Amino acid sequence: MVHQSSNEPVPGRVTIREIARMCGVSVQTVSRVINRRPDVSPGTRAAVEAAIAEVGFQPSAVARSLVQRRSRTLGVVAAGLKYFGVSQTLNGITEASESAGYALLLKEVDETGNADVLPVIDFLIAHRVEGILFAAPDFGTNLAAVQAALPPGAPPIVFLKSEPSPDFTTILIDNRAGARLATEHLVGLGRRRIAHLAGPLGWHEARDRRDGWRDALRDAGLPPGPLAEGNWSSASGATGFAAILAEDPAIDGVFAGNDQMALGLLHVAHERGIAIPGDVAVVGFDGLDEGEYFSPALTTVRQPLRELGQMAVAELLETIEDHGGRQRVHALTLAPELVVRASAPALPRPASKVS
Amino acid sequence: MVHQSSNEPVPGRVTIREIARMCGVSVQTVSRVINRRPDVSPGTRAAVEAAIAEVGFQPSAVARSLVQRRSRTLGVVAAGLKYFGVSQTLNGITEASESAGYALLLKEVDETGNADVLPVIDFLIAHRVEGILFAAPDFGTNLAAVQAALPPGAPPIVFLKSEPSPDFTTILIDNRAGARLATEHLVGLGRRRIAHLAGPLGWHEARDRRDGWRDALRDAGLPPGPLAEGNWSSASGATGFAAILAEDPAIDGVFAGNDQMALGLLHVAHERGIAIPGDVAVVGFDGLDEGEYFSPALTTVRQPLRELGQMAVAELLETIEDHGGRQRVHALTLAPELVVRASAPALPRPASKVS
DNA sequence: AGCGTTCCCGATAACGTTCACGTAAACGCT
DNA sequence: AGCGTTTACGTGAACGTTATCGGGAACGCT
Repeated sequence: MVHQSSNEPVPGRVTIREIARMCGVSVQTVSRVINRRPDVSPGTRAAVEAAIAEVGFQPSAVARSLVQRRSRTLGVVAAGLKYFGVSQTLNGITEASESAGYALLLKEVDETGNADVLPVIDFLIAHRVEGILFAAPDFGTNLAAVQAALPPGAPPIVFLKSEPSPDFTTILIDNRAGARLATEHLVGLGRRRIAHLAGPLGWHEARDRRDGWRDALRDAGLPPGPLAEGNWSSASGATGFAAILAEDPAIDGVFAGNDQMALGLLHVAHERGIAIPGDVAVVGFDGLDEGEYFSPALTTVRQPLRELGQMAVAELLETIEDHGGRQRVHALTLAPELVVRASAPALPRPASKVS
Repeated sequence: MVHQSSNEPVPGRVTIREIARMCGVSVQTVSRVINRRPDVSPGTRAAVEAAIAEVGFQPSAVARSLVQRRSRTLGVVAAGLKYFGVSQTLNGITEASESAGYALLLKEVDETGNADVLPVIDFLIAHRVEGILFAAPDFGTNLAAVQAALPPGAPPIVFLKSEPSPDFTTILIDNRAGARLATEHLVGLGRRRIAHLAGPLGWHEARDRRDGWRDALRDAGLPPGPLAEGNWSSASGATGFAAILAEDPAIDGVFAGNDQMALGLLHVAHERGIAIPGDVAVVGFDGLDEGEYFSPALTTVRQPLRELGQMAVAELLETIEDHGGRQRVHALTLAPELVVRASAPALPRPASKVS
C-alpha cells in the first residue's frame, strides 16, 4: 500500500557521490571540500559548497568512522542521574567534550550498582568509542571487578569518584579532606560532641567522608560522636538525626554526608525546637546552591563537580590524542572548599538567636 | 620508527574475517552466529562462539550501522542538565531507550538558548540518529525557528515541554492545569490575595504557569495579586518574594513557579517572622522530594517528569519502527498532581502555629 | 626548450559488516 | 527413481566515506 515507495518518500539519503555527480567532479574532490583541505580551486570549492547547501547534504559520520577507524565519540556510563552530583558532573563532561568536538554516547546503569556493567562496557566497545568515562558510583568491590574483567582491546577509561587504583586512571574529589575541613570547623567553633550523618557506607564517597570526620576528631583529641547511616535522601537525614539524638541527646555538632540529609536534619531540629547553630552546629556536604536558603543557611563543603567532569574529559582526550590511546595511569584529586554560612558560622559559639 | 608495527602493538582490532579464518568458515556464517540466526548447525555455532569469546571479539556497530542504514541510536538535545527537571527527564529517557536497545547520543546546548541549535541538529543527522528528542526548554521564538529551519531529511523529532505545534509531535506536562490546581487550592483555603512568583517568562513553562494562576483567580472572581519574575533559583525566589511584599504587604497566598524559588520565599518569610501558612500559604511547583523537609513542608505540584521522558521515547520508537520513520504529529499531555503538605494544608485557615 | 614544482584533480582500494543470492547435500515423499 | 524441501553454508556486492597513489596542466627557472 503506502509502502510502495518506488520513487522517493525516503530517498535513500543523498550521498557524496550524488554531490559529485551534480558538480561534475569526483567524489574525492567533494571529500576534500568537506574536510576543508587546501588543494581545491576556489571555483570548484564554491560550486561543491553550493551543491551541498542546496540539497542539505550531511556527510555520514558513520561511514567516516568506519574508514578512519576513529569515532570521535566518548562513552559515558553513569548511574543516579537524578542525583545532584552526577548531573553536575555530566554537565562538565558534556561541556568539555562538546568543545573538543567529541560526541557522547550515554549509558545509564542501575543505580544500585547490582546490575552487571560489563555488558555496558561491551556495548561501548562495539560502538568503537575512543574512551570511556566511568561515572557510576563505587559500591563495594563492584568496581574492582569491572577493572579486573575489562575486556581486551578496551579503550582508555577513567574512573570518576572512585578509589585510586594502581592500574587505572582515577579522578576524584578529596572527600576525606573535605570531611576534615567540615569537622575541624565544628571543632574550631568549640563543639565537642560531634556526630556524623553518613551516606550509604557501601559508597566509597560515604566511607571517605566518615573517615575524614573520624580522623579529624581523633587529631583533636575528641571521641567520635554517634554515627547514623542514611541513603543521601532528606528523609533518611531526618530519621538518621532522630537516631543520633536518641543515642546522645547532648551532641552539639553534626557533620552531614550531604546537603539533602542536612536538610532533613534541619527539619527535625525545627520540629523539636533545637536551635541551629545555638544547640547544634551543622555542616553539610556538596555545595547545593539551595543550601544558602535553608533555615538557617547551611554551612557546607563545596565540591568542584563540574571541574571534575571537565578534567576527566581532558585527561581522556590527552590519552587519546597524545598517547595513541595507550592506557596510562594517573590519580587526580580535586580539593573541595568550605562554605561558611549560618548553620555553623565563623564565630565560635554564637548567641542562640540568629541576628 | 615506532610506527613499524609489524606485529601487533594495536592489532588493528580483530574482525569478523579473523574469526572466520580461525574457524575455517565464511564470514557470513560468523555473521549468522552473531545475529542468532537459525540456519547454522549447532557444531559450527559452538565453534564460532568459542572463537569469539576467546579473542573477545565485538562486532563493529559502526560497520553494521553503515550497511544496515540503521544506527539504533537516538539523539538527545538537552539544556540545563543541572536543573532538576531536565535531569529527571533524561533519567526517563535513558531508561526507556535502554530497554528498547537504543543508544543515546547526548548533546547539551547553551542553557540560555541563545546559541544556535541547528548545528546540533545537523550533527545528530550526520551521525544518522534515527530520532531526536528535543529537551531544551522553549524560550521565545527560538523553537519555532528550529522547527521552521529543520533540515530536509531530518529524522522524526519530538519536542519535550514545548508548545504544541501543528507540524511536530510535542509532549508536555499541563502546566496551566497544574497552576490552576495550585491556585484553586489556595483559594479553597480562603486566601484572597494570591501572588505569583513566576519563572523567567521567556520560558514557555513559566508563562503557562502564570496563565493558569491568572485564569484560576479570574474564575474565582479574584483580582490577580502581585507578580514577580525570577529565574528558577532560590535566590531569585527570595528577592522576588521581597518585591511582592513591597508591592502588597497584605498578601495571604503565593503560588511559586518552582520549588526552589519557594524555598527562597520560605527563607525570607522565616527571617521576617511571617508565618507560613498562618499569614501566607505557599504552593510550589515540581515535586522535589526535598520539599517535604522544607520548614514548613512544601505543598507543591508534582510533575511526572520521568514518565515524560519515557513517553517521549516510546512515541519516537513507535514512529520509527511502526511508521517507517515518517514524521507524524501528536500532541501529548501529561497531568501534574497536587501534593498537599504543611505550607498550604488541606484544612482552610489553620491556626498560625503549626501543631 | 627542458626540467622541477606546485596546483588540481581522479581512480582504486580499503574500512567491517550485512544482504541477496546461489548451491550442494541430505531428507522426505510418491 | 524422481522431485520438491529443508538445512547449512559460501560468494559477490553493497553501504558511504577517506587514503594512497598517480597524473596532467600550469608555472617558474636556467
